[in-house]
Amino acid sequence: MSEPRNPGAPEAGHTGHRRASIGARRNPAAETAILGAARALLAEKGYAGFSIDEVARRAGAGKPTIYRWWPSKADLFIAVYAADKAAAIAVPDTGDLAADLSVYTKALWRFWRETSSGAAFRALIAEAQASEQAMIALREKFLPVRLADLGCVFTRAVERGEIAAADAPALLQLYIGFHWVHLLTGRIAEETELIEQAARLIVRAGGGAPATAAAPTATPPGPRHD
Amino acid sequence: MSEPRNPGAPEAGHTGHRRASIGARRNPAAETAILGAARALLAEKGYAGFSIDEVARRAGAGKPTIYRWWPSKADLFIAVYAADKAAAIAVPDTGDLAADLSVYTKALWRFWRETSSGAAFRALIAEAQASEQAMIALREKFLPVRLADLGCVFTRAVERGEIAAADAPALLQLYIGFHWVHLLTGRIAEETELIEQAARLIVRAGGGAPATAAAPTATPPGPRHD
Amino acid sequence: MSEPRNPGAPEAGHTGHRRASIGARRNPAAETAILGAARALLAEKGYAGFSIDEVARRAGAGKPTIYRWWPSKADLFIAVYAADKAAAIAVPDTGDLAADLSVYTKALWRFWRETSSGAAFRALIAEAQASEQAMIALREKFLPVRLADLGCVFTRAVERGEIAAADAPALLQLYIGFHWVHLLTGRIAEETELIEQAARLIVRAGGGAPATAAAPTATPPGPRHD
Amino acid sequence: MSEPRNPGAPEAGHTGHRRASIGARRNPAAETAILGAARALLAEKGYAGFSIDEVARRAGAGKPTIYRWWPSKADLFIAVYAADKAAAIAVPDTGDLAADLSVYTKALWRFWRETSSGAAFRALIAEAQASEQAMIALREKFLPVRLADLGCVFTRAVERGEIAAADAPALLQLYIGFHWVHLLTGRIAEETELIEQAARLIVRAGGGAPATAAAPTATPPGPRHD
DNA sequence: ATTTAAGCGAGACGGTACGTCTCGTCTTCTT
DNA sequence: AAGAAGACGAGACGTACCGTCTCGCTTAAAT
Repeated sequence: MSEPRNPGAPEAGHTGHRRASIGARRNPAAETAILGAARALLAEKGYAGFSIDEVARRAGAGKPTIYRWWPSKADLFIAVYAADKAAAIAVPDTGDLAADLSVYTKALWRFWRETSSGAAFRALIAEAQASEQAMIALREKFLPVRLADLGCVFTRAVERGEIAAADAPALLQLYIGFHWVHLLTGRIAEETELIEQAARLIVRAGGGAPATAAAPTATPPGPRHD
Repeated sequence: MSEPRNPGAPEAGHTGHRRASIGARRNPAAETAILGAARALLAEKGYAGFSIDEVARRAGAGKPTIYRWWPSKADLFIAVYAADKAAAIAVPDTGDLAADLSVYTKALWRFWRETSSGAAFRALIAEAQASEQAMIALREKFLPVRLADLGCVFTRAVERGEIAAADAPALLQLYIGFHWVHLLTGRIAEETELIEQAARLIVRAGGGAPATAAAPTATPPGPRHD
Repeated sequence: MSEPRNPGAPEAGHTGHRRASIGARRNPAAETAILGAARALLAEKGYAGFSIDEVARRAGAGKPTIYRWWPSKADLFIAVYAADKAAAIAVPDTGDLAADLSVYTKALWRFWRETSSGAAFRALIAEAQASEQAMIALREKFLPVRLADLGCVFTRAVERGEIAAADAPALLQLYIGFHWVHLLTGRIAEETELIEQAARLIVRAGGGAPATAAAPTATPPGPRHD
Repeated sequence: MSEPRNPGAPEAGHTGHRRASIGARRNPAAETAILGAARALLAEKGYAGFSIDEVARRAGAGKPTIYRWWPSKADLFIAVYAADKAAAIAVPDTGDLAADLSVYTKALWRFWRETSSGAAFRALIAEAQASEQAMIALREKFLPVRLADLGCVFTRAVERGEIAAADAPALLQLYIGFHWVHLLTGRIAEETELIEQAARLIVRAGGGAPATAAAPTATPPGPRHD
């Protein structure tokens, strides 16, 4: 039932400049505008108020342009998170797991609070409950990348002998879960006390060998100064 | 041309007994039908396919009836979870925290898998990301009740001296987070190994005093230094 | 991938009164508003500028309301035409076919020009080229009703002996075709000369017996006064 | 995440010979491919399924190439019709108007049915209801050419004295209208009876002088009274 | 015994987002 | 300079669900 409307005539509409195609390839300006609009919208309204329509409206973009490059909302959320993350968190290496965890978590929660990334992550998790596709993206595309940093921290702790290698993955999951619960219940305010306690508990769960004296049961593989 | 419907006539539709009002008070039959429909829908389609319209359709109920008693979807999710939970999980008391946790978690995950409650919980968490109201319901109406059981387990462990009282809340959060991550990423299959490892780690994090040598409820709580 | 946006909050929008439901039955106010908007839109922009979205916008109606009662654009076009037609054309009965046709055609073309009905009819024919459903509506729902008047005129002429009964349907088609060509090529201005010539030709094609003297070659079937 | 396409690579798609430019002039191969694709598409899907995008896809052509040479859909329809028409209908000259009309109409309807031209004509008329530009093309570029043949037939009939010269244009319009109504309502099947009846009526409307007793072009025109 | 009051099924209502389609324009690269 | 390619902004398509509303009915409690 499609028929020849005549939308060729621009007949007013919006004031703007009309960001046209730059040829048969992706227009970075459009990408920037779309990601920026998505980020702002997440920050303002959260998952509830997020819609592709509104992103398109704010970005001055056509919906097909959005769907062309980010076929699902999950893809957009991931892209927003990744773009923010570019200027994000340093992986601490203090030589002490508890300190590393504590520092990293404080930085991460601040990052979540102060950029749209916390909202993007929350939205991604919510979306994954509604869409199998989003679940796959979360598990296979998002989490491995995002957990790499914390993984390093735990790996170094293993190398230092602070925790047993066999326990590292489970400890990581426990610590991740701690993050998720706080993020998903809206409690990622600066709670130094709690964060440091959780870090200490993780270390103790992993065996608790002091990092300072080097592990007695394993050759320390890290950079040695002797 | 203009009358494709015949709203005046009852015109069948569903089986047609028409569950009417029973007076100026809540009709338990309607409540049962609605919760049953919601539960079935969650089980079949999950959060994605859940809609009040569809619940009303399946329950043979009017939408206002649903909104009257469960003003938001979160309320429905909570009600579905609570109804399932009625015939649910015993709180273990083996005298050993690791065993308690392990037993409880296996029972909980099985409960989540085999009833609609896993889906209901996932839906509730997702909904809480979209609606401040749902977030409040989650934090204030749902979690305290649901965490009571696990809280007991930890409390008893404190009383047995297995873990430090000061650490109990944080340990609880770590363990909850472990549940959430697995539920929200769809990994609550029967993974005995992982569950027991996590339980052991929690105990060790809490101080790791052996439960065997302690008479239940007799050992003074708190970290021992002997 | 549906999820719980929170559109319940009206959060501004338009100024208006919000024409709500009046219960589980059709709201005449909504119908009036929609048909009026459709009529105006057809008059202003014609088939090219006609869209359900725009009708909904102007009528302050929801799109589903429109689709509920007029499942296709063809249905809307027909309804617009029928509503206009209500206050429309008298069927002439001068006792002379040529005069009847001439009078009727002039009135019809004026009606087409001065209401939106010409545009509606053109749109319906165009739509029928694009949609089998519209074609069926045109053939089975629209034309029989609309041709009834002219059919009467021809039937009376047969009864008067002006034209042969066997030729009446074909003559009707020839005359209808004359209308269509002029409507579809935008030439339904007041062309008295042409209209009267066509009417005369039709009469002559039908046998041309003068109406006054009764037909000599056939028994007059009409009311006889002898 | 952000690169679901690989627009740099040619990545097949269609057969892939890549019909390049042949210099600063129109490439006949492109023209052929485009018209062929348009014809096939009209035959398959009709006006509803016709889109420039799809024509470009099937023809392996760029959209700007199509717009360059056929700025509107109407132009494409006309070109398709004209290309088909090239090998089309002989103008009959039997010396008898009724026979001429009957033969011509049967040939024309068969031509419309068996090529894409019927669809193209229908599409052109529909398009003309939506676009003033198409209407102009229909009236000024298409119809005069297409009516020339039938015009000849009527002219010869005038010369033979079968019909009055003054009536010829109106008769032509009546007969054209008959064609349009049947084309636009999808009733151009082989209906010998109807076609011949219409032809007879047209002749009678034009004066009905028998062509048999008249030497072609010799008999004085006008109605005879002997 | 009648009135009042509330629950109930039904479904229409105005909105709005969904993801897809086509429009006509634009730019780049290739020939 | 023509041609293929395809991205781009725009916006319509028809459907789904949102939460609210008004209806007509039924039943129980208050008069």
